[in-house]
Amino acid sequence: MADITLTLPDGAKRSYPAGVTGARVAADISKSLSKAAFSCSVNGEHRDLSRPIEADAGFAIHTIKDDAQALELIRHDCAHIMARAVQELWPDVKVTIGPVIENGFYYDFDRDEPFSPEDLGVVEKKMREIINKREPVTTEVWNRDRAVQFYRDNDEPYKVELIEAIAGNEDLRMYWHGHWQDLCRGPHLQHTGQVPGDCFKLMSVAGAYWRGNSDNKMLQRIYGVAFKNKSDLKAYLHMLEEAEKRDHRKLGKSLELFHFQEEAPGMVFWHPNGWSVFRSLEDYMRRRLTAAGYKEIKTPQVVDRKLWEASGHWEKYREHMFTTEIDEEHANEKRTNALKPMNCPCHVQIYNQGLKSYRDLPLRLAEFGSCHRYEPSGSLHGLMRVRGFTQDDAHIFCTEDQIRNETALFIDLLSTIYRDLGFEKFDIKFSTRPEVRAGSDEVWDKAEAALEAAVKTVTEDYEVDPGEGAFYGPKLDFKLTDAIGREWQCGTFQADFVLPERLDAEYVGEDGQKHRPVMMHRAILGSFERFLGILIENHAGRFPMWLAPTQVVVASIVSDADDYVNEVVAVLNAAGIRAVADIRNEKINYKVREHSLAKVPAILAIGMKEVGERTVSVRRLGEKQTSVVPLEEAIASFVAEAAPPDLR
RNA sequence: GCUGCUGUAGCUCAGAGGUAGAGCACUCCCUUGGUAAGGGAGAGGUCCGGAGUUCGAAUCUCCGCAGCAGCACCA
Repeated sequence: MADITLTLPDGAKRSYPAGVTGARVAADISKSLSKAAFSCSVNGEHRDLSRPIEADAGFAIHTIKDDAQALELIRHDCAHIMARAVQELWPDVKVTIGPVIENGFYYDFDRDEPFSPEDLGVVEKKMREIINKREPVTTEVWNRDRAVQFYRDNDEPYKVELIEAIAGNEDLRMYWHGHWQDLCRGPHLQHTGQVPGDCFKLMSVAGAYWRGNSDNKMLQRIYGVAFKNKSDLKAYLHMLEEAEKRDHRKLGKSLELFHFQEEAPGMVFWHPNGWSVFRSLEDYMRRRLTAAGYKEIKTPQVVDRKLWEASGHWEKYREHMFTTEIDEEHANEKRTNALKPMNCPCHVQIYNQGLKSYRDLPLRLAEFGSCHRYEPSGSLHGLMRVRGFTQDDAHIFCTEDQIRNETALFIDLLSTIYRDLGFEKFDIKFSTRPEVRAGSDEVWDKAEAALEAAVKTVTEDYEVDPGEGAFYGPKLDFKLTDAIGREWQCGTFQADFVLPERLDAEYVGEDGQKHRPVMMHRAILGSFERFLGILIENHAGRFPMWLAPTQVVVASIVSDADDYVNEVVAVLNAAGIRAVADIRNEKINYKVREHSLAKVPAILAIGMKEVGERTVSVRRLGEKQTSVVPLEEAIASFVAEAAPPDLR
């Protein structure tokens, strides 16, 4: 048999007969490596150690030290071990699929009775037993017919369906964890004992559709997390707790920002505190948009279905629209109206008033548009997904030649705003023409090139999503990263060749002829509601001074200081600071605690000493020490700090 | 929308086939206290809604509604 040469990561070359396994090579290198080895890479392909290597190749052994591979293996084997545990506990359960996901894994089962939270503990225990058995993981390559027959014989209909759905006629890889069998791409560990028994945890049970399709049967999914060591697992569980503490629904209640109630699911009741934040953000956005050449408008909430028919929304999104019908008693003609789910058709109506010239373009029409969409009940989630929301919407009517410049201006504006709002990092996704689309290829060519060129003036670091554009035009999506590393898609910039056509928008060009403008749909925050949810979680409720509902509390230590407290508050208010007095009959400790929990950025404590010196004792949120400063000085510094980022 | 779970005082939650509990918050009284809870007293509930079973339902059953987790959806 011919020899092959394996090149190790350090450049060393080793010669073996063709068909040598990774395990054999590891054993050849050292006994300890053989034991520690998880898997190997052959020319960069991640593989089982048991798989024969047939030709010269770059070769590397992976152990628990190689993060990417080790985590993938641990999580994948965990999924299989969980499935085995479940089938050992409940033999009638049918297995389906169980992939690795971020931080862990899941496995979907078909079982009539759902798993209970208590079952998870039982399954975990069983999994540890399996791990402790240190049973070998073995694999064989079977042809499709044999595999299908095997699963028919073993009454595993989902596996049969999976195989039948795999295109082509390639052979399949069959795995055994001990006696338990599964169809899998692999790779896997050498034996079950290589999964660290104390580094995984089953987290939750939930329904999930077979093959992700809501027409299919609902299966029972068990989610788990798994790590290389105990401290990573602990850190992860700790992070979950942190995220829970930041939950905007919880903070919304405790900081008295907003509430929801049964009579209006998915619609926000903004309380004074929350509305103050909302307005600070809105005022800021209004100034930024005005400075960027946008004209603000306001359009109707309730609009006759005729307009939605013309725009095409009635046909496509009818079931997601709130509609109203006027009582016949009160109207000559019964009309069906819809609450607007978006602003664009109305914006075109404003554009269409009066003849437009190429000299009017680009025309940037902005609206803090209040929209309503009948979202599926199960998708509602605090402020993040609501049925009534306010978009920071705008439409730029321009010529095809202006797309590039408008894109660049938009990205610039968006970057400035994200930075102002405390988000340094964001990703850009560029989605190009889908299979089914409107508009000529020439126009698409032009628009895609313009969008991409504009992105490139800002960064080379963007992702292209081929075929993911809207049917009416290519688009850019902007995803920001929050303080605990989560990503949120907020901004969007979409070219639209269709709506101007459908709603008959036009302008007179230099040539004196009528032309169609292109319409750019764009948003930076997305919706104020959702963005405020993100801001709340990003800051864990501790808003920067300019957004904080109450910026300063002035608290008396003794009641003889009350007059001075009121005076300080009046002066702060006059200087534009949202300050309130706390002259209740309570101890200063109590007041400090309460306002700290309310996350007020600054507390000024006033005792007789401050009254005498005309000073204030400043305590910043989260800090223990205080500093006594003259009143005038304190006011000047608060005024500076409370200024919105664009006014500094 | 689908699957599962949950719904008790303003909030967080305990309880349970015999008619309702705690802590915090609230009101009043005492207390004027120097940077994260001073003391005392009091008030507060259609136990999500409806129907059923039962001598009796907040508790058990069914049907709704809403919330939570996940899936699906997101112009």
